[in-house]
Amino acid sequence: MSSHNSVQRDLTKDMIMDAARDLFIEKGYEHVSMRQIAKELGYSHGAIYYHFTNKAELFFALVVEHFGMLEQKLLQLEQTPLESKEKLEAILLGYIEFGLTHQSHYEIMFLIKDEEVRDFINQSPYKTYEIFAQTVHRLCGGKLSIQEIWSVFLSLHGFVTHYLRHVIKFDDVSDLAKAHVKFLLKNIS
Amino acid sequence: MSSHNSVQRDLTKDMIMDAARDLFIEKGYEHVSMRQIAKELGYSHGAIYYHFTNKAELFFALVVEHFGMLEQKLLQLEQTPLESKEKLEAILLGYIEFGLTHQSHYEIMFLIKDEEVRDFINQSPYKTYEIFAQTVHRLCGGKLSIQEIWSVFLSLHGFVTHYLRHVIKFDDVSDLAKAHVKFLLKNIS
DNA sequence: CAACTCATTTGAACAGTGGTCAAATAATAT
DNA sequence: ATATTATTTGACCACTGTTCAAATGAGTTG
Repeated sequence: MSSHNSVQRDLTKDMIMDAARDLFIEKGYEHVSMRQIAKELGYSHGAIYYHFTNKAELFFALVVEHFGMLEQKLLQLEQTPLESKEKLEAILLGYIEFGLTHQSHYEIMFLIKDEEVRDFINQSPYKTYEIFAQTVHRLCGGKLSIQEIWSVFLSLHGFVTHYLRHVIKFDDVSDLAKAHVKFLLKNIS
Repeated sequence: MSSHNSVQRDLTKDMIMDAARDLFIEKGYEHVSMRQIAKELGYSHGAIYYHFTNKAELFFALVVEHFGMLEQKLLQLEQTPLESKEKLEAILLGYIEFGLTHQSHYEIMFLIKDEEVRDFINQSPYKTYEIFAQTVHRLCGGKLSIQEIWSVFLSLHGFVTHYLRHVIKFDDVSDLAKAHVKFLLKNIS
């Protein structure tokens, strides 16, 4: 090759993921083609297949990345210096914010039905839910049963899922989100 | 044409919808092609485009159909001879049951992100939600605000959406669904 | 320097997609 | 019998994910 800068001419997984991430976030899984990603990088589409066996596998690499981000966000929220009750609220709100800030990823993490992709993902959401549940359980000091935490989770999930469809930003619904969280926590505190 | 039975040789919207419905339910929107539908009917794919301008429009016709089913179910539940509180529970549970009994339809009604399709759909879910909200509002006698009803709806939606992914039948999670509904109604009554 | 190795990249090829449209067909009206 | 009209066909377009023989080029060895 001669048309590329000599500094770093070899394609890497990271380079591909960087290009793909933006496109997937902007357009969603189905509407990004391997050729588009390759073009963005200045390589031919075939080159990507040397580094990732699949479009699905490439996508999955990004999903794993974002599950990590979500887990980090949850743990970080727990460390915040707040009253237990406010902290709990912050965590629930934080979950919604994450979902609506990383819409495509959330969609992929929790909503993708596509068989190819789902094969890769399967277990990841559970791990993240575990962290969510444990954190919540810790913060409400036994005021919520496992059952109830699960209901809270599903209810947050419903909020995110719904507004995901409408390509709305978190800021546009932050008040609604706060009200939703307050509704869910009405029983406790 | 000569290869078709003489009884009814002309392609109709209904015939196309009948063929498409099964395929969409079985495989999902993205994995059904116009050529597959046409093949099922014994026509060329071009013929479908005479009756529907789009794959999306064809799909939308089915969506409208299914929203009608859901509305009917909600109204029917309200007519059931039960105490107001039990009736409310029955409606919330009924919503979940509908979602998990007509999984593909629910997915189409509320989860499809595809832009073309969404353009058609946009307003339909709102109409159905209106019916849902009004019914709930009527039954709880002002004990729930509009805001809270919306939260309840989103929370039910979250339940359905989650278990949809796992291709689970309503019976398998009816206990969980009941607990979820009870959790949501804990604030009132 | 030349020869060989081998990771990497290319781009043609394949089977499929949604959509378009001139042309063929068949039924109906005049 | 002719003209009109509704319907259907299938070639065509630009696109998709994926495969793979061939080209490339950098690094190692003799």
